[in-house]
Amino acid sequence: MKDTRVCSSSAARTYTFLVPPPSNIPRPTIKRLSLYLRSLETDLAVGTSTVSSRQLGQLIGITDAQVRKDLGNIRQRGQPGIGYRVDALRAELRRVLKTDREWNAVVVGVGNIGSAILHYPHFGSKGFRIVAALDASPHRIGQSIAALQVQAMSELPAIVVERDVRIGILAVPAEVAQNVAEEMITAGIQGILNFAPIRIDVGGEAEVTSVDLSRSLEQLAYQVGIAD
Amino acid sequence: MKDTRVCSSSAARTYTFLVPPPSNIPRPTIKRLSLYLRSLETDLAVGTSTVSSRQLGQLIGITDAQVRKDLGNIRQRGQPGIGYRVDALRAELRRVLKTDREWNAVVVGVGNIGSAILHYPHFGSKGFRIVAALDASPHRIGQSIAALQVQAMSELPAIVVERDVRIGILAVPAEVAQNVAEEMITAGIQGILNFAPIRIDVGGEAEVTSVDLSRSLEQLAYQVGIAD
DNA sequence: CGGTGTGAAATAATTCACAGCT
DNA sequence: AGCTGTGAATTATTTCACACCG
Repeated sequence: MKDTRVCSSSAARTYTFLVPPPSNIPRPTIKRLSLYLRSLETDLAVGTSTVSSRQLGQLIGITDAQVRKDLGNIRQRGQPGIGYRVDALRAELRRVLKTDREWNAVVVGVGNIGSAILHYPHFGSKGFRIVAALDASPHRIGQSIAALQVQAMSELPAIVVERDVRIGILAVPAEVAQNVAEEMITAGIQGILNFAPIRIDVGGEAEVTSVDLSRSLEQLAYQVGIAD
Repeated sequence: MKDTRVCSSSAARTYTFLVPPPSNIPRPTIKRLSLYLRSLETDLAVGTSTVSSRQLGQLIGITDAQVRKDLGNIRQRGQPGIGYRVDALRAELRRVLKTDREWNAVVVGVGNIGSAILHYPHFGSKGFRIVAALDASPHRIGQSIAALQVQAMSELPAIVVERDVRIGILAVPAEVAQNVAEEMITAGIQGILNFAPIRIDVGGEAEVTSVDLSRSLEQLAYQVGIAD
């Protein structure tokens, strides 16, 4: 799966390492980082200037040791007896998660889910901005949804370039999701948030994360079911 | 975390074990089970009567060894040289995931996300049926959405009992999500699918799984970001 | 062959526990 | 006292590798 690259210096030594140079941070940690950040943004909005690993752990439901390991992973050092500086922590979390910049996104497919997302108020504040909505159905093109006018798929490449769009939100029916995803990648999109209940295969040309409602419901049914 | 129970027989022997009697199946396996099931339902809809661990692995993007371990965990045995029987596997997956029965659900909160879910076509076929939609805003009560008439929150306890509702889909603003979740639990709901971007604390009285759009986007931004 | 089942090894993640700082 | 940082121990999960089966 992982590619290996050999890098030899001019001296008689050879270093071998994996590429990309180890991101180091464990996946589960990354997932929790979002949770820490949100807690710092909401629960501790103002007032406190410092938090302990114990407090932070309680807010997201894990142990203090875990919190310290996680924050150590992004080299945040706390002060013994005091805790972590809230503002520094917040800034560093945003930096690591790359939400310290603006991400322009497009929504492709303006059916139920697509339009719900266009109306979803939480994105703007978090560094994400939806700059266009597109659809393949002629009868939807031209419609106005949440201050955006629905555009034809053929516009995608131009929009991506002009607005520096990196992220595409894929909200089309499962049957066409793979094809549309490929169109998006061709247009230059680098990350896809997929809402279609199907696996999207992009052959490493883009990042894909999926939000899968049926699957979430199934997991829930399983949990409820085993509780008798 | 886990409670231990002691069970002594009438003879001079004592057996000690953990409760619940070990569910055994690792969490990651459970998550993949949904994926196997979907592949069996779509990609292999008809035609093939048997499937190998390798094929299944390719469909969901993991190794064949992993597939065999997973299926072994739910004691499905394959036939050497042949593979697994598709129909038996499908049935067993549904049994384990508890989607071999009908689950009645309610949607609480019919804003953007709530109504998108009410229109989402994929639930019905998977063993989930939305039997009611409720909201707290008087101006939404009585409205018709996707063949359902929006009801007042005060109706919840009666609906839960009458329609044997186990699952609630929570699609209200974050500010009120915790309170509404508690109302749902009081009404008898056992599992909550939470769409509010906030942690719901139910003190073990119900299962909660969350679908968190901002968090998914953040994870995606992180992935895209580290790819330079 | 083309497959499975499965111990054993490797890797990953979590929890423990405690020295040391303020 | 109240916390952090962190090795060590523990637990969980994945991968390997190979005997064995039809």
